[in-house]
Amino acid sequence: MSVTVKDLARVAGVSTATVSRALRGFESVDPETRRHVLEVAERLEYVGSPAAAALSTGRAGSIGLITPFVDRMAFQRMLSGIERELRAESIDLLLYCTGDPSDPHPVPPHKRLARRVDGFLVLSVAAESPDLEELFKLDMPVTMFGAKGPWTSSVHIDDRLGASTAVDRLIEQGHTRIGLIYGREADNSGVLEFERHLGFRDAMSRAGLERPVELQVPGEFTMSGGARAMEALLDLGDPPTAVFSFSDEMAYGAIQTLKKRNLVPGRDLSIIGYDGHEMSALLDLSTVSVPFELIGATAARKLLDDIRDAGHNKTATVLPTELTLRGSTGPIAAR
Amino acid sequence: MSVTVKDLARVAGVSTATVSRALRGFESVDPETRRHVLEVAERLEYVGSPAAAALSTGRAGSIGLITPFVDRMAFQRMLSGIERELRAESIDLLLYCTGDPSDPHPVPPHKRLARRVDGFLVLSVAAESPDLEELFKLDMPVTMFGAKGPWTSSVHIDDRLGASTAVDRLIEQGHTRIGLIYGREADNSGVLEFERHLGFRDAMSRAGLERPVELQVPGEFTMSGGARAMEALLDLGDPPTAVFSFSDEMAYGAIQTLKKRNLVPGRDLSIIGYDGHEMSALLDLSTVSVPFELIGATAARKLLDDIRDAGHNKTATVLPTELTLRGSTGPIAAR
DNA sequence: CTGAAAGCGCTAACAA
DNA sequence: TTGTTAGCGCTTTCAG
Repeated sequence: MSVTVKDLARVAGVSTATVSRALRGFESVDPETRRHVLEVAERLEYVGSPAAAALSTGRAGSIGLITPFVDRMAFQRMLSGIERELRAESIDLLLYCTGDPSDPHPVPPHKRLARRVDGFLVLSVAAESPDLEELFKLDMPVTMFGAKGPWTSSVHIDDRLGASTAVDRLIEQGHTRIGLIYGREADNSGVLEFERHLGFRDAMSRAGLERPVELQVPGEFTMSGGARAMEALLDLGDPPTAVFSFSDEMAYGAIQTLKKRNLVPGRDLSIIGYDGHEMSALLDLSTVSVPFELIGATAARKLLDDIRDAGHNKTATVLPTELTLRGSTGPIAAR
Repeated sequence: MSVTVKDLARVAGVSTATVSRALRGFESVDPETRRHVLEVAERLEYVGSPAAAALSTGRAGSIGLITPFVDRMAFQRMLSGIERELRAESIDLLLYCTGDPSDPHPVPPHKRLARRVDGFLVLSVAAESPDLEELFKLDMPVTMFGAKGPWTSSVHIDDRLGASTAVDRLIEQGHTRIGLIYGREADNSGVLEFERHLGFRDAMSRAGLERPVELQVPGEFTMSGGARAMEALLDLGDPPTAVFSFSDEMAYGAIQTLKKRNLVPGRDLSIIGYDGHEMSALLDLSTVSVPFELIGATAARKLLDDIRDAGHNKTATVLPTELTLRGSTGPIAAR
């Protein structure tokens, strides 16, 4: 039905091999021949079949993006970086969302995407996840964000340091009763979250402060979850004077709760988030800024390089975080 | 290198045809044979090649998502809905971001995706865009959001009504000097924006109000653009008392500017946004709520249906918007 | 219900 | 520089 290389070959009066070569701009084609083939292709409105090319070359011309969520701001920012990097090359992006890591997805990503892409970008999935083990078995290029390890290339940030630096700051300001809004109970999207827990513990231990369990509540990484978490915290007999949230989005929810109760962030209760989203400036929220766009771009670049030269030299890039202090954190004395 | 149907056939002692049929669960296969084939496939860790299947059947098993931006909250919400709908079926999602509609992209979407997907989801691209014309020529299933027309199925909202309703409200509250923060000058991502312009005009005309050009400024659909727009508006000799913004994100930026100048939204200047993002509740921003998740899910569903039964029955679904009033809008008397 | 065989559209040796 | 030819891995008539 549609125009194929065979048609072009016939019309242009050359072989299909030459057509193929001309189309892909090989040096070994007479400029005149190439021009002619291209002209015919244009005229017949030829559109190649990636499936056929993929079958023939073994390369799919696309990469798979595996992520547990698409509705978080951090994802959006990483995607933005990835997309920018990919647009230059002619590589397509296939999105595979695993959904909540706890509930099993119909078809595991490795089965679904395996022969369909040339490599994988894995965001925020724990390296120990069974799905990933299968993925590694495929022995294809993979770049991960959020987990590190010798198996693959990775781009990550020092979450432990980022978290402890933030909490240090709270402690410096005189807070001793510090609450924590983390993501989920027994989450296997883990590493990232685990490191932040460690950072929190580091800072608290160094200062000789206690970490009572009732001061640590889950916020599901959503705004509404953060709002509920803050409610739980405030309903405590002896609420915290400061709160560290594992994400800005949860912190936004927490601020919402504060406002609802006529409490002022930074005065009545200090709060500090994590991610450094644009909105945080507006809300005057202190936060640990994470360069997500850069992370996305870097990871994509690395994956493309790994795909190109199969010289599987796994690298681990660490990108910096930065503590951005704003009005939502203040000395406890101000109370 | 990897396990193919041929291998399965050999090991299972049947023909490749039977393997193929068994794998896809055809009725016409002896249950016993099927079980056996499946068992062998499992044991050999068989993973099929979508490229080969696609080449053979002509169906790609994926759809293409074409959008000019990935870094807007509205996109994120639509993607969320799309993804949810797609996950049930075994359809992959290919992301094609055209980038700024004004600067030309390397390879037009129709060439890039044509034979690679079974249908297209087009978000917020003007139907008149040359890229889309090419896309329509392909004569493949397409569902659009943001533009309507007899050519394809579409899902959209009544932007004209949404905008006029919002402005009506401002007028009711006594505002007569109403500013507008729109997207871009001469944008061809158009329809959506154009309709909102019409709605603004409708409301203003009905009330017999003027629309001085200096009160209409572009905000690029970004937060920082919105902040700049509001600055321009406030620097006017006679600034507006109310502002209608074509998006919540721009409104956030506008609020930021207001805060910077110690002005209180709703008291010193009324402002109303468009989109109904979650964050708007926190900022107490009045807004026109748009059900983006639902739009995404509906569009995806429709496309899948169109792909399934080629009974190309184009439909146009209109989803409702809702005016959500909050503290950022107040009577002019309050000044 | 199963098998044999002919492609789907393109690429990659190998020759010429 | 160009052509010939043999697949890539799967599906699908058409027989049996």
